[in-house]
Amino acid sequence: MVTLKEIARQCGVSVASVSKAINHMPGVGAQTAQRIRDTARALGYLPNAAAQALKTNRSFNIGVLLEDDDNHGLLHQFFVSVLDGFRVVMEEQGYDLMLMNRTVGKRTISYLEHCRHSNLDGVFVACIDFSDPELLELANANVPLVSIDHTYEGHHSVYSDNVDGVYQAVLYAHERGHRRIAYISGAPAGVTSKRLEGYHKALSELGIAPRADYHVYSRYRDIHRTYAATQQLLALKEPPTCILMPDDYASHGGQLAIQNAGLRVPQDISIIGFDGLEYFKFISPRLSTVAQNATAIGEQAARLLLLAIENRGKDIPGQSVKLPVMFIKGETVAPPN
Amino acid sequence: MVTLKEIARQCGVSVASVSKAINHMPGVGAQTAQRIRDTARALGYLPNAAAQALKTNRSFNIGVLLEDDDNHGLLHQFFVSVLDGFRVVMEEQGYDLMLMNRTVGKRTISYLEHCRHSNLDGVFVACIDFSDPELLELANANVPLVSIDHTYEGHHSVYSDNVDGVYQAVLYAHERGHRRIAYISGAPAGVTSKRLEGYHKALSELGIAPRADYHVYSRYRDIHRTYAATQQLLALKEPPTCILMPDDYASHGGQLAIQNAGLRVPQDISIIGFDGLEYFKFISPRLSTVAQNATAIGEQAARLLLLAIENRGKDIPGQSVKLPVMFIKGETVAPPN
DNA sequence: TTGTATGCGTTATCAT
DNA sequence: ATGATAACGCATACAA
Repeated sequence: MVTLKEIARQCGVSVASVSKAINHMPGVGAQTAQRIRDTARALGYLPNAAAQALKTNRSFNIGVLLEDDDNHGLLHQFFVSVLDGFRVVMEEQGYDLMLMNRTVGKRTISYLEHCRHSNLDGVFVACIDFSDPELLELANANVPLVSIDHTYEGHHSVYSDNVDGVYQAVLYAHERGHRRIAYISGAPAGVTSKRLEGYHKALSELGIAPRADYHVYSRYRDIHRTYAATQQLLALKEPPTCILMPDDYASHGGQLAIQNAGLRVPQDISIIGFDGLEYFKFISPRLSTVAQNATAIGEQAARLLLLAIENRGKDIPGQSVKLPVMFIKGETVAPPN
Repeated sequence: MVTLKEIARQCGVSVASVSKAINHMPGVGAQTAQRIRDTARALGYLPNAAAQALKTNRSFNIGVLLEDDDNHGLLHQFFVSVLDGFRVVMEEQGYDLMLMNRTVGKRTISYLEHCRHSNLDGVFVACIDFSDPELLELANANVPLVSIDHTYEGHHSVYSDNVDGVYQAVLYAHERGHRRIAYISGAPAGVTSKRLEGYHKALSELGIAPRADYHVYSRYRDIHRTYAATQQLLALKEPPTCILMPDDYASHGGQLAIQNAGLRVPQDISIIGFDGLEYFKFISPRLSTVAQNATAIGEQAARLLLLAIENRGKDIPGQSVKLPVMFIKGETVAPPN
């Protein structure tokens, strides 16, 4: 391994000068600096990240928290898309992303402990259960952090305009003739209440009285529960003609329930998703849905986190960035029969 | 930050003793060791990963290479599923996963350079283009490495039984009455030729003469090219009655081409995918496909990589593990009309 | 059993 | 402008 010492030896200068030259710091002559940099390049010198981290307390590593109930957040396509956008921007700035686990050596540690252990410069949080005490511990510590779909006091966050998304969806259903519009929401959470807000706002503007039996809970990305919730709605004496699903993926459960009830989408029952997952563009009928701009969310999150890192310790107020969504008409909303 | 020194001070012993005690090394009395460990726990001591890495040349970090043409490998559901399995096993052993980028500081570096820079203990490679010179450079260096779907000389690898997968698929199509079975393959690669081998093996056993015009190339996960390839097959004077697609995702392109030709799946044309992506279980008609056990592949890869890491430098021969696939009947193969 | 000392590769302070 | 040196936190060879 080529080290500063090696370069110093070859150039006949001190390690200190080499360090200065390579980092473009003052205190070394222009021509010596150039000579040093040239031989460094010639030798294929690369700084040792561990040594740098040890010395500077900066690792240029970002922790990624993709948590869900099953601890398999990587399988959430929406979050992974967000992560991909996040990653591109972070990489441009020379940061590496580290999937945070909770085992160090043979021991289980908390997220915060992992942060300290690995000298993480910041953390990206996208998950389901934001009330996890470990996340709160992390948020209360002084670690630069950015979260998606949830705001932690004093930290940056970014999320879609959930209110507007569901609002638009309901307006569209109404426009197509629906009056009995039901909402299957995800588990209680910040986004959930925002989406419900959009639902009620639209109903209210349209002069439709909200019905308690038209709002049932499922969970995000939960096909089974959404199946059950849909069944429940279909069993009503006066079933809805259009159902808003927790999200695209969960809508599979709704579709199955509708099919198994001997009904068709959208001729008998219309459905609308949320997320705008890529693959739904290719399956028939194309899902009507509220598309989130996952990539933009990730990119924005990256910029905010970089900001937080640069201003570390300065106690900058956390800012929330809200990104627009786009309603996609698709083919799963038809006039009620 | 709690350091060894701090614990040493509180316990009135030397740093060396603390280190030994915490690492359960001999050379420290049982009771003192216990006392040291107790106060370490009480103080919430955590080793500094950077210092450990610097000292031991072990980072307990694994580099993850998920490359595709667009450099957005995270969006490949199959590979992400493999990665998820990989991650679970690696985490159990206390390893962290790092998404390898190619920018350090303001400079672009090679994968190998990144490995050295970050002191990675090993690398996980799952991607499309295994002939990337940077990957070859990495494989030729002495970095523990495990790859999916491709074998690098001297390294471990794991892959599905691709021959058998396509073989089974063709047998099934034949069983359902198909004689004109076409194959749209992915870009030339190890897996591709294995799958083609299965295709030809089955045809040969069934006494069906392979036709050159029934084999066309597309690329994996490429909907557009697969659309075009399907069109090409449908335009033949004697079009196939069953088409094997490069993979599940690409099959969307095939389906669209078939639809746009005014034909139906599977009544007019049968199709078979490859991979067994989760979401295809929920869309209708359910895709007939060859399911790979992504999780098992990832887990197996992890075990092999751990082996390679433990035997680092010992020049152990690379082993290839082949995992069985499972043909899923689905609903997209019907008797030809 | 315990402690001292050294070095991993870097950065940064302070002489020269 | 340059270099000697300390320190980051830890592991380990060696001395006591």
